[in-house]
Amino acid sequence: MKPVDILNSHNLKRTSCREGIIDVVMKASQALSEIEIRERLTGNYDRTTFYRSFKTLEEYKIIHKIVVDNQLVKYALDNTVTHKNKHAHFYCNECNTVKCMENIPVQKYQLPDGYSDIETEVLIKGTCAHCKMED
Amino acid sequence: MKPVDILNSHNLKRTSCREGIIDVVMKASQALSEIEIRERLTGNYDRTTFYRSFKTLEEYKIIHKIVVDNQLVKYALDNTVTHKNKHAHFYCNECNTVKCMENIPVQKYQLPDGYSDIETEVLIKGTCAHCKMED
DNA sequence: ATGCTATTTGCAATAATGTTGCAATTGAAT
DNA sequence: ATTCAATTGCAACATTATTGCAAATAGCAT
Ligand SMILES: [Mn+2]
Ligand SMILES: [Mn+2]
Ligand SMILES: [Zn+2]
Ligand SMILES: [Zn+2]
Repeated sequence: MKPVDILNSHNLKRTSCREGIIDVVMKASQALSEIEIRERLTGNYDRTTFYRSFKTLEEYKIIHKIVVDNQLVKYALDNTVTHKNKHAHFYCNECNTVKCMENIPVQKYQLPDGYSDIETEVLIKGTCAHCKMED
Repeated sequence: MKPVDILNSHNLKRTSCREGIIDVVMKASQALSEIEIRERLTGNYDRTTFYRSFKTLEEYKIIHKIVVDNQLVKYALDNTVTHKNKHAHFYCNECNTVKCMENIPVQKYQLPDGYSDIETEVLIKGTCAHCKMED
């Protein structure tokens, strides 16, 4: 499924910014920050437009946001064949990358009476396979 | 254990800012933001001092930081009788509070070969018992 | 193809969170 | 009381993000 088709299927207008973001995020093997996405993008956009695009794409569950450490935010594709389930995310302290762990589903946590949960975020921090080899 | 004793036990200098932060966080039943801590504090401190104090207290595991949604950060006491274990955190979408779920330990997630984990953060988002009653 | 209109964009301003360098101040050890 | 390393306050700067408003544009109808 192409970026344009994804936008159409949600009745979202096809704009080059949205299309570009989806395209970049689709091709990426890891979650990307705003700057990393901008680097891979042809065309320059105002940051406001960028943020509004992210917000829209998030609302329609086309991408999802991973907040690592409130100065580090990354975005990844969602709602596709490979990104269906709610999964844990891995952050590598050495190479500062974030990876969607599709094969690590978020576990169920039992809340006290009266509490209801809507979603659970799991962020595992450590050293990735690539960085570990380099030691 | 009093704030001063906590500082002494880590060989940290006793400053009114550090002492005040620990005192406020100790008395709180929920995690507090920078602004909430400042409100409950006697004495005014520069933001830089505040942040440096947070950083130090975090490094010595006297408090811990909960990043909800990268524009919302809260701090809670750590390393005491009631805050020994690694626990999940609950964020209420309605009253915007964060609570340490001492009784909900973080579960173990199995990583692929080559990956090693250092810590895992679990943030459960939903509606707290208090807000649910009010509906 | 052309025009219409609601949506989207760019720009300016504003906000929250956080860091760095440096001089002045201070905690606490002697 | 003296000393000095640690801490503070101030200024400047960085990153992530939001809002209002006028200009531009996508998608639809004609
Ligand atoms: Mn993911
Ligand atoms: Mn906690
Ligand atoms: Zn790595
Ligand atoms: Zn609540």
